[in-house]
Amino acid sequence: MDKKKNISMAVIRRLPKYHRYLGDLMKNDVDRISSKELSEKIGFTASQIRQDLNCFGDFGQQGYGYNVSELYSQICNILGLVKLYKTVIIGAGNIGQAIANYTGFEKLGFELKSIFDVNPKLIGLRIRDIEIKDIDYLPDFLKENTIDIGIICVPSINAQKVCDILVKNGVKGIWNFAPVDLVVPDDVKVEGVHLSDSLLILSCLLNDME
Amino acid sequence: MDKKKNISMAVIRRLPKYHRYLGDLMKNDVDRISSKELSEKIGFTASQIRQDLNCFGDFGQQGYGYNVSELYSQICNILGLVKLYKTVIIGAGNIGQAIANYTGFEKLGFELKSIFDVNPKLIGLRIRDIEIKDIDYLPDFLKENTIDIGIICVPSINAQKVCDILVKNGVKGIWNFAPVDLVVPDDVKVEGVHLSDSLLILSCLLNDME
DNA sequence: TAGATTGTTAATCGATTAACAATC
DNA sequence: TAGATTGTTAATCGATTAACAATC
Repeated sequence: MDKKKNISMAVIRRLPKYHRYLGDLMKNDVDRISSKELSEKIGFTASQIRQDLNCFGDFGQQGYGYNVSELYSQICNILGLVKLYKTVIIGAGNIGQAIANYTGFEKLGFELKSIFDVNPKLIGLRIRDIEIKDIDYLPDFLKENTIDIGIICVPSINAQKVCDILVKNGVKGIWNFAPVDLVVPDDVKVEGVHLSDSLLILSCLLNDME
Repeated sequence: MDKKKNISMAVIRRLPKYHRYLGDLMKNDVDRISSKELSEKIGFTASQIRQDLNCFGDFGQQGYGYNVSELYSQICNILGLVKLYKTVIIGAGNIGQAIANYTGFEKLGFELKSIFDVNPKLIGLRIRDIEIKDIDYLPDFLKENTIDIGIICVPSINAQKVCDILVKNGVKGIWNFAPVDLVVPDDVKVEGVHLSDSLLILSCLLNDME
């Protein structure tokens, strides 16, 4: 279970999908599944599934397959879903508000501690009981509270600046919605969601006729 | 310029980044750039950049490099940014509203024509002058209006159903924000944005200490 | 022309798939 | 035991990098 040798990014990017499908199986009270059956549902080859799961240690059993709930909890482990994460949102515009309002992340263990913005019209407002604070207070807030993940929802032009403040105050995870590539030290992890990039990929696919 | 032989998905996923960086260069009135210089900015190897750009035909020049504005407009071409796309949003919840309110997509040529929801409290409201309509009216609307892209922002459970209505009425592009894998015919393209998957990847990276 | 830089081929690297012995 | 299915090695495939001749 602590094999964890060299998990490639290709494998990591598939893990949430395993998590999702195994969660569904749990809901349907399925208690065992073979790589072949899972393959038919999830769309990866059976070979790839066995290969992927073996990165983490052997929790399959020859002749039997995988125990769903055991596998599920192992995937949760690998994804780090066993602990709670404290998050802050910076930027209470469209995207910031949407994320703040969405309760699904809490269920996964991501707890929103505060929201920051520069706009005086937004400061003081509340989203789901969380007050939007002045961004000037961000450094102090980070010093007083241990925050695991900063969610950057400010315009591109300010994103690196905000990121620097987060990093300087010990935040190790950045979830970046600004369409820029942030520069961070090695021990800080950035995962970017670039909505317009995604939309451009779609328009490219629509034109890529062959 | 019409080489377009076998553009792999790996290349397509890099194109929006080229688009972004070349746009910046345009703004700064840079008119030529070598693969080596671009490499330093964008973070791909010079070799990869030349390899990528060659998929589409040769618009570089030995001993000189690439003409920025020519390259930029070629990338726009490949991304399909030369035409306008008509879009509809289905689901006027957190994410649906955020996307509807965001004006950046219009600038790229994606015009929001309508928004649909089931919730009677939302129907009739306006976002940026666009009225939220009853989802029951969606099929008729799609018959009366040619829509290129459907943006699915409904809960997972309803996503495939909504997708089917879109596909049945000729929509060829689906931008899917629901955390499910949609089933569509081959001629329909789906690009998914799975926010919770992205967040899980971040939490995995934060735990993947080595 | 000489220097620079591409286009393109060849070499390497990594990820996926196939195969099968191990074993439940 | 016989059948099933994994874990794991080997083969294949694709993507990235290196190298260099072509040429501006």
